[in-house]
Amino acid sequence: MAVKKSTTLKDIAKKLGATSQTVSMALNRTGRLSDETRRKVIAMAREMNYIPNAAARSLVNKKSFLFGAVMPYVSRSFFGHILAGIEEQAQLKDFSVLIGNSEGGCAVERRAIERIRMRGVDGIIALPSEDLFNYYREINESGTPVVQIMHRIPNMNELSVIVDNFQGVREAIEYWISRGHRKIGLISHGSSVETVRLRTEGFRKALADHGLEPNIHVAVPLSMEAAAIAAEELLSTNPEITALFCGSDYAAVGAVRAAEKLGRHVPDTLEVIGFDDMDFASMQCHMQISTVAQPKEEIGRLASRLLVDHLAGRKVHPAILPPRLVLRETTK
Amino acid sequence: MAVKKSTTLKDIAKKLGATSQTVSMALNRTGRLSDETRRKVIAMAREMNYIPNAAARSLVNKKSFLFGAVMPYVSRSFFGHILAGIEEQAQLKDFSVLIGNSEGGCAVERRAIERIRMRGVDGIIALPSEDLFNYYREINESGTPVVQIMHRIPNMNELSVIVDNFQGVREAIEYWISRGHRKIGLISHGSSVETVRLRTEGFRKALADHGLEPNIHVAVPLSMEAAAIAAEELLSTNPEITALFCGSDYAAVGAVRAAEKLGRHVPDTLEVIGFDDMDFASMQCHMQISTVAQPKEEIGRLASRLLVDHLAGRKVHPAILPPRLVLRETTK
DNA sequence: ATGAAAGCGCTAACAC
DNA sequence: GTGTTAGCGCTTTCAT
Repeated sequence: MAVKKSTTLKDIAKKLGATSQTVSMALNRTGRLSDETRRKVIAMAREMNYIPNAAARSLVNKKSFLFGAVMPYVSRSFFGHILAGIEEQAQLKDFSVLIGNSEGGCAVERRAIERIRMRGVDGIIALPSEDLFNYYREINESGTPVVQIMHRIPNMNELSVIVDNFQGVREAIEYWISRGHRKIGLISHGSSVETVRLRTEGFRKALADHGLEPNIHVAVPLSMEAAAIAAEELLSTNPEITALFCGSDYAAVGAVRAAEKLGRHVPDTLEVIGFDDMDFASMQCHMQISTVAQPKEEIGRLASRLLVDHLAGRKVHPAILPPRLVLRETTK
Repeated sequence: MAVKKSTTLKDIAKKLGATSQTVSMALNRTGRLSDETRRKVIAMAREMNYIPNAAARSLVNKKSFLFGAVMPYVSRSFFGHILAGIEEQAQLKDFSVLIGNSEGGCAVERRAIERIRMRGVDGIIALPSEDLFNYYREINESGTPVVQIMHRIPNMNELSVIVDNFQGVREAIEYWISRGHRKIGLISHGSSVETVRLRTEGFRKALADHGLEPNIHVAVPLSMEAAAIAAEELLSTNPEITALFCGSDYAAVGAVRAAEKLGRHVPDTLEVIGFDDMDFASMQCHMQISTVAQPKEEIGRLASRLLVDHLAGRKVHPAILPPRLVLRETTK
């Protein structure tokens, strides 16, 4: 517990018979210093294990080099990938990332944001819940830019990275239609979230464009179990369905389980495509899940870069990333 | 971009015709203030949307209320769960968590740590790579406590949370032996990491205690593919094996795939148990993986609590968490 | 019960 | 080129 005081600019200056300002300039390569002084300072700094004090620095600079990342379920690999992408790019530009797990409702999310704001972060990257749209707008208004991922907060700013859900579903459906499928079902999730809604819409639209009617069954919660029940019902009532699109990979696993239970063999008599490309989609013992993959790492990377660019005064535009249809073992 | 200056103590004080010190005391419930003043201050503070400046505070307090969390593969749900546990508990005690992804070797890890140290964190929770043990010791020595998770850095401190790998494997093996299995194989991972080594040792010991000999095949990398190859070889050479223990769930999935390829039906003619309880172990279409589950969230929670307690001057002890044998569908 | 003074570690502006 | 002065927002100590 020997709390050694860490070395400060002053400590270095004293050793060198200079002032802390000189040392600061030398280390930051700012101002006009003699090369020799600079060299000596740098040498001494590393000898003394100097670590700049970010708090002091951000106090005077009004810039913290901190990002806040607010998202639910850090524990799910999906968000973990996004977080990894955020950190990767932030760190390249000398930013650090503060996490705020918003799992557990918007009260939790709000407190996470408040904690993050106390730190004087230069920007916030968030997967915002709709209840807090106005709060995020206030934050953005007050000068802390808010980057939205996955879905956009209307009328706020240009800082957003979303995936084209509509297009993702469409591609999957087109694939099936082109291969002769005519009876295509959907297991979706009941949710007011734009993301999920767009998947359902993309589904209807793609079918409608080909004069086909959708069989839809909405499973309320985002879980394998709920999806399995929904799929069992849907397939029992509509045994003519030959392809089943699922609003998430969780649902896809549930659907496959339900199908097998009903004696339908995947992919021979029923094909299944999920959404997201969760880690478990490809880590299956028997049947790797075909899915519409979201570019998770890239979402995070872009979100960070958008923020960095914006802070640097560069003009940025909302990013819409294309998902990618990944055909594995639940499709023929 | 209207960067509104955020309100400071002084701003509040001015409105109230008081000084910033009074306001500070009122808000922190420190010192002796009249109830009325306090009430007025608090009311004004919330009216003006006052958010304390953590940088300024930490500068004078020499305490940042920040933890750093250094771990590889934030993207893997395994570490995501741990991170979620860390954040959950940290946040309860008003700490925020800075992430440092150490994925990509010890140079990356070192830089992550340096960035974290600049922030003047009150403590670091790390899954340390062995190459950096000495560096971590220095940090700990210099007054920033280092909490180790998953494996311990020898001769450093009492701050560690590890899982009893040895016991976890043992339990699985005992289970099999008690059910009559006599030919039990192991697919492990080649690694100098203590964690992995202990699993192998636990395996040998458990078998030796019953006078049995292990069939071991070490797959170098931690991946499903490598494990599948190793399993195929092991099962071809030793078809008498009836149970196969795997050093990770990745390996378990690979093993099941290999077994089926060889015409062995799991769990009827071959049982498989993995390690970790990764999310995908229970998100299988056909065969949920039996596994030795690590209490991931709890690892994170305990790590945070250990750090909080230590910082509060309380005496703490290393924690060794028991894993839990979870029997699912790859065992009978 | 409240104000005044001082300083945390750093940098920006201006002297010299 | 380098030192001086000043201040970021906050808390602590000491007067009053």
